[in-house]
Amino acid sequence: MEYDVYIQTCPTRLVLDRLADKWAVLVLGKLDEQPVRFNQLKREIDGISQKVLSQTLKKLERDGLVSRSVFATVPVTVEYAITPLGRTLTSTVAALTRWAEENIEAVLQAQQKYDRSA
Amino acid sequence: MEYDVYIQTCPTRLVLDRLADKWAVLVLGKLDEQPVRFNQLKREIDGISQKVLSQTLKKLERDGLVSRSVFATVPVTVEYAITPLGRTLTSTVAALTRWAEENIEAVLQAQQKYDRSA
DNA sequence: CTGGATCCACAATGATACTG
DNA sequence: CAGTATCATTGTGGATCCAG
Repeated sequence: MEYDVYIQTCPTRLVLDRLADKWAVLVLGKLDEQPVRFNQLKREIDGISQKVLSQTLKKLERDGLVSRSVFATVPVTVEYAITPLGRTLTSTVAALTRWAEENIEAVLQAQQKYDRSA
Repeated sequence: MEYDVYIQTCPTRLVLDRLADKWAVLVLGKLDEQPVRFNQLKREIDGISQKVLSQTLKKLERDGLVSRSVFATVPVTVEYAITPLGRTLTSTVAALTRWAEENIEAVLQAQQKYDRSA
């Protein structure tokens, strides 16, 4: 293995930067279920702004993790889907969100304990 | 499952925010190998500033993922280690860094293709 | 060695308005 | 519907100096 994320100049750092992004994780999670249109995505990911969603999708598309398909309907329909490359990543990303949901109680308890002792 | 990361106000979002952090991922990865002292950690995680490392460790400690042990040596020695709770997360985090290292080529190719067509 | 405190520059984000 | 453009604001990180 010649790449090492622990070296600053290593290109894998760029990839990790991309993955270690709250919104990217959520977008990939949604697209893993099925292809979704822009505004539907915006509705389903509570709290994301249209600007940030747009930026996130563009980055993911550039990295080859997400595909963008335009349909010439009126008005135009744009559908985002996960690519085969992106698919190889979704199980890991899903594990992250699942961990958050399963261990939130323990984390909240730890925080309370920490805050009381401080 | 009553928690849902796709809802903005859900506490799991806070956890995801913490995990979806480049530095937190790298710190957890290092601590998974063995307990490490502050400056050693700083040396091994290329590019992290002392301030950010300090902040990251404090957050991880507050969340109960990392423990901090002080030894009354001269000068003082502080050792950070992963907790049992943190241990349940490291396999997922490791998968993330591993994916980055294994798929960097594909991502870089996708980026070049994207940039040429744009 | 292990940080805390400060100052500062830049990036990220929200809000709003507008276009095809 | 699916975005882009702009601005105002905040946050975040880096650099530096200092202290227990």
